[in-house]
Amino acid sequence: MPFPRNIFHVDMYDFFLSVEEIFDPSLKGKAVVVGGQRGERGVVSAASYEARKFGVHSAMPLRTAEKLCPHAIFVNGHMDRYRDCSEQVHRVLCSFSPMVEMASIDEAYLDMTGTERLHGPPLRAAHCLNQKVKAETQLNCSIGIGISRLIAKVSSAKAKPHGVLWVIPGQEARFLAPLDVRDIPGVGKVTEQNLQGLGIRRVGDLGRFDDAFLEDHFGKWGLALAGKARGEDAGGWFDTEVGAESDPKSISHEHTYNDDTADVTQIEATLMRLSEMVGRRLREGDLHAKTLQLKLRYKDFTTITRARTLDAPTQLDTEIFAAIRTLFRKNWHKGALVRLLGVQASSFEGRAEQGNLLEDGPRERWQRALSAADKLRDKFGESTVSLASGLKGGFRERTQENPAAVPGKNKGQS
DNA sequence: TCTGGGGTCCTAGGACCC
DNA sequence: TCTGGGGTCCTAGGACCC
Repeated sequence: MPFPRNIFHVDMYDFFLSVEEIFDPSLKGKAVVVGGQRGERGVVSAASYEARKFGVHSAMPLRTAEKLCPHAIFVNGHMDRYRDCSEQVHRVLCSFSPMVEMASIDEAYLDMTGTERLHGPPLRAAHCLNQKVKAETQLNCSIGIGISRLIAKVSSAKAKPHGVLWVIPGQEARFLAPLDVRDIPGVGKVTEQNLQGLGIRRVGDLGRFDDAFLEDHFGKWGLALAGKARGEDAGGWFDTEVGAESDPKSISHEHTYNDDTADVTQIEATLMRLSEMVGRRLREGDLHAKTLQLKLRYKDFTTITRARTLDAPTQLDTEIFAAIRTLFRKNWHKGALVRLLGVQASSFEGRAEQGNLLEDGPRERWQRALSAADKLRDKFGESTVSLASGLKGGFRERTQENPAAVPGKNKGQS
């Protein structure tokens, strides 16, 4: 049997809320809801203990939170602050292992295999890590330790708010058996219901069925699930080496109006703005997308997506917008109130083979102009430069209705 | 309760090709 | 001529995560 891996999962406790409290200590001990202002369309990203006592929880609509806890303080999210703090945490983690992977803004995996000489046995290393994170960032984290990402992740959740839990190698199935199937990452509401239909409520119940049966009922997922019940990183992303780079698969931006609209001018201005945002990210990542997708959500929440694959991949705002606008005009139920619009780019390829790379054609000139505009925006703020058709209503929406839509990008600007 | 934004992965059907 | 079988690409939708 190969030497077992020693994986840590570090889970920042109440990350968004804690960061807000660092910036405004007067929030401590009060009912706080992070995610937006009263009456806005949106959901709660984090709620303080005092707010949770009233039933407020993350992912809940802001308007519901307001009803449950009218006296709560509502705070906008500050992604720039969270990114800075996340980077601080990352630096601490990197001082413990060369194999570190931020799985999201507030959680990370470390492969600590073979670091015993340097950091001591797992529990000691984890406590030390815990204290160092606290000392350098003022933030609490819980740490789960096990032979797989799965075990590390599940055990860190059980160690909240700032504890450490080590599942000793060999004890995986015993640790998991009494847990709710919902504790397995990837098992959501729907899968939980389906499993319950088979009488499966706890992870241990999965052991009563053989792999083939689970595969029949749940496809590829069922097979992975069978492995997970044993604590294995069965297939998919979980199976990858900690810290391995993976290329992005898609880039998207979307916008929900505070007030539904059927105004074509406003809608197309928003699509222009979203196309620009996507184009800019493509250029930053040096990516060229072949497939462009429009997302359209109506007042009644019915949602459609319509995609189009181009002959040649692109990173140009104008080409993105042209494709998106065509999709919109073809598919929009004319006059129907629109709630949300989205633009997504995917199927990334190396730059389009143009055969005439040296030639300075209109595409190349566009590309240079856009890169110059990107740099101006970096320097002077988001609203400095825009293609003309983006001006008519896309920015009005952002600046008047939703001033926090682009956090921290306009500071120091007249 | 009235439901954000940015992602990943999977499924399933149809087109098209050999 | 009631018609197989596989592979790949594309599209649409949905579950799930933070």
